[in-house]
Amino acid sequence: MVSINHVAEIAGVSNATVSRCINDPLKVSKRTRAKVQSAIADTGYTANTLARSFRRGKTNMIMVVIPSVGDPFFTPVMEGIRAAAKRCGYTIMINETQLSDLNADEIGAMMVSRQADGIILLASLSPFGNAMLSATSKRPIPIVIGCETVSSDLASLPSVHIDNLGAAKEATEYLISQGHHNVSFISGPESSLLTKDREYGYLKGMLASKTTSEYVQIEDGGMSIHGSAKATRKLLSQRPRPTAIFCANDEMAMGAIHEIKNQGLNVPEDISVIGFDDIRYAEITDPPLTTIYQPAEEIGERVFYRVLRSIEDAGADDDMAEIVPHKLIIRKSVKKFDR
Amino acid sequence: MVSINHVAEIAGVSNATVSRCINDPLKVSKRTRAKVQSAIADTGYTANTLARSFRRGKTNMIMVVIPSVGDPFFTPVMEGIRAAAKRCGYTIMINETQLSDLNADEIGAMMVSRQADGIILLASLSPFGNAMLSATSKRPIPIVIGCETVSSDLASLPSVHIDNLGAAKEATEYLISQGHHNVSFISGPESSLLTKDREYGYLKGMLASKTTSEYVQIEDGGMSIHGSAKATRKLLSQRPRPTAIFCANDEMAMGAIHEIKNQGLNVPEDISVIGFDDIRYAEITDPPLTTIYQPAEEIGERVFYRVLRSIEDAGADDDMAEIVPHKLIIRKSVKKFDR
DNA sequence: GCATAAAATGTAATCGTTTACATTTGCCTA
DNA sequence: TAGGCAAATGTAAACGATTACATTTTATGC
Repeated sequence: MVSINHVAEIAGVSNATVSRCINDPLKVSKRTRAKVQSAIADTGYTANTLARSFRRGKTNMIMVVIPSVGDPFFTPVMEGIRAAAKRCGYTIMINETQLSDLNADEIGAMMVSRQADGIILLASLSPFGNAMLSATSKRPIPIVIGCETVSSDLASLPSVHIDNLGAAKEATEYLISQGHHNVSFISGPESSLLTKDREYGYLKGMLASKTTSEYVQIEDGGMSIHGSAKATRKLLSQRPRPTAIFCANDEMAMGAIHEIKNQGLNVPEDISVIGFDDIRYAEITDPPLTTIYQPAEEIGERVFYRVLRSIEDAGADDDMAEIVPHKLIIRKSVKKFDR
Repeated sequence: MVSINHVAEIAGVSNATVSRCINDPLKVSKRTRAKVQSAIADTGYTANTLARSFRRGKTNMIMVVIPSVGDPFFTPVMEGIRAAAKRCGYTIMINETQLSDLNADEIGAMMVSRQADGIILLASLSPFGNAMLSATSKRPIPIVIGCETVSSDLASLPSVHIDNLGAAKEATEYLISQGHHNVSFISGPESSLLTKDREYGYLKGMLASKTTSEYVQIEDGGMSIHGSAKATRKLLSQRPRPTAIFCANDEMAMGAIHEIKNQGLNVPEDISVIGFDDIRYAEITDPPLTTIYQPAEEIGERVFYRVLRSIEDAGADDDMAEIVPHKLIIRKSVKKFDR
């Protein structure tokens, strides 16, 4: 493999000059610059990124940890991150880590291994992991949480997300405002704080009045289509049957709608369904899904700039949660319920 | 940041011993091993991955280039790659590169930058790019194509994929066997060879008989829901109207179904729809989608092992296409057409 | 044409590992 | 106890870039 020294030899200059020619061309005379450039062209030299990053102590890479790249909600988030990163000369590197594997130690090791200049965590951390990582002494490179909520009482990390609790409460209240009392909730796995927050939002909405509070019912849908279908089956077998189902994300709402139809019932005539996230499929489900919109691309962009700021100015490393606005999108999967 | 030298000093040994202790513990006596290990624990030392990779000339990383991580088809492919990589001690790193940006130079630069030991390309290359990269001299690290077809006449790269042409022909023949003559095709972007192959398959199926060949019609759906909806709108306005639509992937089939219903028509009663890929949503569309199944996870696994083999034994760098079997999955979106 | 400052280039140390080779230590046998 | 061999450890040179500092060249003003 051709190294900078080889190029230097060909061009008849020192390796320092070649280096300068690449990184700060104005520092070298036009004549030598030409010589070096032709030597580079002749040899087909490309800098060894590893050596460079090692020496500079900077990789210009941001690692994004994501529980499942296949989740369509993350598509626009990643798009936002990527666009911003490109503008700023950073490469992003995705590390798909299933929630079950995810522990603070692993993240800590990644942080410390210096393969990236910063970390974006689009996944939740256990309160323990959270406490562990928020000890700034253990944070050799900045880390920012995106989309997920961070437990705020013990310790916290910088984050960008919507008000999951408030949004879920809003969705619940919308269903109630449409005359529904018997509203069930299909939740995600315990491990995700975001899901917990949505669950609390549902509870808060339901427990506000006596008429609704007696109908509170939560089933675990595991954030998957099949899990949600199963949960729906269970809910539909109850008597009295819920008149509306609130799913912690859109993909589960798709599973719920599928199962409801499977049982010969109709959405929204027999059962109303509401989702969360407003993924790209939400408008083409049948019926189109009423859901909570998150400004996913904007979250991605903001979370990137947040990390960037901490990288460029270590002192700027705050621990604030940045809350972006959500919006209830009313489509056709919810119908007024009038007994 | 604590380095190996620091640990060595604390433990009262040389850095070489510490290094051995980490990489080949059997080479060091029990007594010193204990000393070193406690020094590591005390200092909280973690090896600088950058320095190590640089020195070793090996990163134990595989880069996966993917046009769009959000495409649900890639979810199981990535899963296959990741599982295999984990087993073999490799980390995978995803580089989402939009097709439009993708050119051989960029890939070449990535290859040469030594940030990864190998590349998996889940994207198509222009014939030019293909020719460029298949010059083995320009291939400092192995590269294997997954899912996408490679143009075979000019030059080729190692690859793992299904017989896209054959599968598409099969799907077309299935529609014809169900009595459909007027079958339209919604294609993806020109740039994807895989899409072209599926288009050829459709053509081959349609041109086999005179009754069908006069109905050949292809609309570009751009591999997106909206693009496909638009293409469908156009197709539905034709007279005579197609009785079946074959979409180059499932997501476009979802868009087509949505649009057909939007126009007050029914699937499959009025129009039959067939997709391609068998993504996880295919079984919950309404009606469930008849489509071509690809062994996505297996492709991922195979493509990884293919790269691995080339990494471990540079001589093993063959250029063969490995074809894996596909399967027509009959669900409910196609109905017998009897005039 | 000379002194001086500025610009261009070179020299060599450095980043943190690994590893070939040299040296020391420990152990066994005669 | 000496000799010999294996095991354990140390020494120092890499890897390929960057960069502080030293040196040379060029430009400028008089």
